[in-house]
Amino acid sequence: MTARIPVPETLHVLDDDIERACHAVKGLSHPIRLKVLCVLGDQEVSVNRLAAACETSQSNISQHLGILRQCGILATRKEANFVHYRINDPRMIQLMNLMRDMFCSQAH
Amino acid sequence: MTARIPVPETLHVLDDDIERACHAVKGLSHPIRLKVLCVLGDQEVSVNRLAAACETSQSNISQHLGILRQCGILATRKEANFVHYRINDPRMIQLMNLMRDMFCSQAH
DNA sequence: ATGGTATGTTCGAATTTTCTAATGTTAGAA
DNA sequence: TTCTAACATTAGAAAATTCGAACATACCAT
Repeated sequence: MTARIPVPETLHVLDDDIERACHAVKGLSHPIRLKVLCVLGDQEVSVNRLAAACETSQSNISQHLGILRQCGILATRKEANFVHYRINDPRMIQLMNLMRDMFCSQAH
Repeated sequence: MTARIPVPETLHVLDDDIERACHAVKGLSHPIRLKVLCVLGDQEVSVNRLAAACETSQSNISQHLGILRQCGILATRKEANFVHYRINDPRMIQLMNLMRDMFCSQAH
């Protein structure tokens, strides 16, 4: 029996909010996608350069960029036949900075 | 040919750091695990209460807690035959607060 | 038009993640 | 001891993710 155990009344979090947050977090949960965000920072970078920075193929980076777009994490700008990617929300950059603080060994 | 495209020299991020960060992010990338962190906040909560809060089985919550432990995100304290879980690193609480700001519809 | 470069998409196999059900373990209570 | 509550672990099927390969599209230059 696991019944009648009171739920902690710390903070009410709606399951819809959890789902949206989780969708975004899943967007970050792959080494290549995490590296894309690190490489981007507050800059705009083309697909080719991102592929080079992540040492993967064009097709592969394009699929990962598609996921990050679909999560609303990245925005794009087209220029000639280049596509430049950037981080959409400044708070996402804050979040990456916090993660850099938590997980990066050396001061950058 | 994808060769000779310069890597953006924004910030050097070591692949080891990426891997460790990714390991932690993967820890967060499930609705139940995300909810656990929300419910915990800066408090200590037992397994039973977490299972109730997340509306899932004891076995299931235990597996998710195992993952969060293995990622170094949660710490435990044993008291009698209860196990109390808490968030290990205050920066992880910061990170959750930032995510609350980003993804939660209402002010909490 | 033709060709080449930059990017996106689709497909299927391999891998990883997740869940349920069953079983272990530990500690207190009777 | 025996029972029970709290928690952990294992196993296997189902679902989701990932990657390379092939193909499609868009745009510029010649």
